[in-house]
Amino acid sequence: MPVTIRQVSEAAGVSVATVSRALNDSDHPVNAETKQRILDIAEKLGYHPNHIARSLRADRSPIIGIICDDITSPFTTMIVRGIQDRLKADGYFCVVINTDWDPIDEQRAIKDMAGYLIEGIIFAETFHQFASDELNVNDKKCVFVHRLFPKGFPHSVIPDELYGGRLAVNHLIQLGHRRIGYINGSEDYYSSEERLLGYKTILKENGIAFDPALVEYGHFEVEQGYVAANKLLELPEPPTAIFAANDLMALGTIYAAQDKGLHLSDDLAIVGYDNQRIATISRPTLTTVTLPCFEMGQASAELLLALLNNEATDSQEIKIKGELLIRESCGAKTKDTVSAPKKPSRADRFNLLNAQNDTKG
Amino acid sequence: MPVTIRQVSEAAGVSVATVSRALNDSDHPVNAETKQRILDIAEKLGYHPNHIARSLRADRSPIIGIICDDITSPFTTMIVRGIQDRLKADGYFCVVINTDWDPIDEQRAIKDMAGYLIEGIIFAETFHQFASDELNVNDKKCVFVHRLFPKGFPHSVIPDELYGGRLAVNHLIQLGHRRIGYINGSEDYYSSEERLLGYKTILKENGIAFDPALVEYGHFEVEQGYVAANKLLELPEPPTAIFAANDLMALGTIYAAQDKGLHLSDDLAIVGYDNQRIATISRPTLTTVTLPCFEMGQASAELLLALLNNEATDSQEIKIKGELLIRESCGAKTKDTVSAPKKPSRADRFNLLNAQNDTKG
DNA sequence: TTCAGTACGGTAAACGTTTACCGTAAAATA
DNA sequence: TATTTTACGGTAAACGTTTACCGTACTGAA
Repeated sequence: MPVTIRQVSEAAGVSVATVSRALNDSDHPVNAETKQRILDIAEKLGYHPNHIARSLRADRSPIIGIICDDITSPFTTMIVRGIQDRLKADGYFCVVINTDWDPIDEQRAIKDMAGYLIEGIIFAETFHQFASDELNVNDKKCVFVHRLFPKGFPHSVIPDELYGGRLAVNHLIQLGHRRIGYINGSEDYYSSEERLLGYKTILKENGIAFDPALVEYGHFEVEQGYVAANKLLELPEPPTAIFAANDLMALGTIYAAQDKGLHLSDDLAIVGYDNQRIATISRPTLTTVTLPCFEMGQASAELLLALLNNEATDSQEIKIKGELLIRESCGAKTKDTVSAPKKPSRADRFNLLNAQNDTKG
Repeated sequence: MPVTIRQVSEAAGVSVATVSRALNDSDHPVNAETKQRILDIAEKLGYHPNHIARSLRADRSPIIGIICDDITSPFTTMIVRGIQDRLKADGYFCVVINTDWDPIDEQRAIKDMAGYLIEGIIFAETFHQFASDELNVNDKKCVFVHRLFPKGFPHSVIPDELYGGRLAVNHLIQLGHRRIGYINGSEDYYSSEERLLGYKTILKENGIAFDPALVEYGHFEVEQGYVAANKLLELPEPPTAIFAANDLMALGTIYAAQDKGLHLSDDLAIVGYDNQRIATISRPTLTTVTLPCFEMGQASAELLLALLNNEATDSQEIKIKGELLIRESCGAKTKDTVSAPKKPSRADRFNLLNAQNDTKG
């Protein structure tokens, strides 16, 4: 049987109200000695608060709901970690629900959360894209990570895709490349549009004409990167560098280059996107632009907390910038090599956050 | 303002008790017509139950707590998905807490969960290993996935490591190999002990003498696999096949073989473990033993539900068997190739569960 | 006709908190 | 001294449910 406030009050010889005040640093004054005595007794008895009762009385619970489409995605989990990291200090709890892309599950999750008096929900999505359908969130306060609503739905946190595209291509230009291929993501993705725009603008700023023949599309898979890279490399005037919209297609590009007998990165420089695990273990290791999921998670939590405190009411669209991590595939100088043993680290084994030994550009 | 049971009762002209009975299919009889009318009104008014109030009254909440050390690990998330998959049917909610390996956070999570009247907790851990310290779970019902307690702590669900080791090595033996190297995980891991035992027993059963020189150790990183593979390949009598305790070290083995100019898989056959994403995109793709995390998650949820219903009281240690997925690296016939485009699938992009086009052995 | 059983509905308590309201005594102010 | 303020504590209501208990009316059996 868990210890209740009543048992503490009996042990201390005071009323439950006094105990409650003592435990919650209430504005209502409590004698200092009495308060200390109550705290000691509560400690000794092993009291901890019943959040359920507390929430019922307060008509709100200190829980933040997180709804994600695919919890097995490394992007999503990193967002979740960022959220929890930010929320930890404020004593919030997180409920994570995985919908597996099912809109019915999503609606059910929203309804269930309402039943738990959850006031705020963060939607953590795997891909950055437009939302086609209206979402019924029952006036709940929401922040969307990676989802953009056509009608300007209030609050979203997204990566700065345009900046990322510029970052990648600018690096290749700085390395002397003038003919740079781009393997974009699928055309119906917001990220694809934006990164392509970044690609175009940075070319223009450097006086390089845009050549549509240098742009191919793929659906983020290794195989499609392989096919696209082959097309680019078989052009009459092939590129000397290829920027791929994610690390998997960049890996496909590596394979295509290998099959053509090209030397990486003398004959072909490659830059990927996302900084997934593969980027640190491929041969060559991949220079890549990070998808700042952890920071996006933090920002979304920050924003939601502001919403809950009624501090931010205007519609917000926060863009988080990634950074360029320089590794072997672009030919720039780097400290990273794949054959040297690293110091083993238990916790870092799958940690995408602190990619060590990377040169930042 | 959310609709309460009282408003439904007023709209229907009955007492709240009757509404409650109608909504919950109570044993206490309710007139069929009345019941239907109540349900219709509840539907029309948009009523959904306040789980907080319900839990307070029932002194238990339909929430399962999941505590994991590292939510960014693909293993952990797959376990979580398995849990949620099993629990969905029973109307349970999941709270997922990430501790980042911090015992203090873990204790706090347990305490918080008690405050939410959570009756059962599943611990989903990334690695399979012994737990050194006692855990204070306050008599809560717990199931441990991937954690084994020295004193025979009640309930755990773990992969059948011995079986997995046998599976991998047996496959290599069937392919005609007699001299098989093994790059084991770190010595202090339960999984390492068990898989080594599997390696030894299957060798013995096939009349192959165990040679300690053929066993190296690494801490699950690519680089350590590379170093270990080099040692094995530089033996006076090098192995013709290598079994690595995870896919990352198997990748290191691939790199080592490449650096020595060996042809894969004619000169050297390789089998990995875990069936991580890398196993499907490496060159060659990796034959590997799956870590059945999804199934482990399901099993742990099943077990916990039984505990909550007081159906299973005896200490249980459930072992889940993985399976062998045959790809290119072992030289066996396979349908899988890395250059052929697959049909794009949005949801499957990061789905480790249904590795398609694999031959099962 | 009487009595037991059943179907159905209502009343009110209870779950563990927080907090508005009230009371008392001491301290501060006039 | 008289009055106001402050410090501190207690009482009880309220949050939305569920359910034990009670009451009434009807049905069926004796």
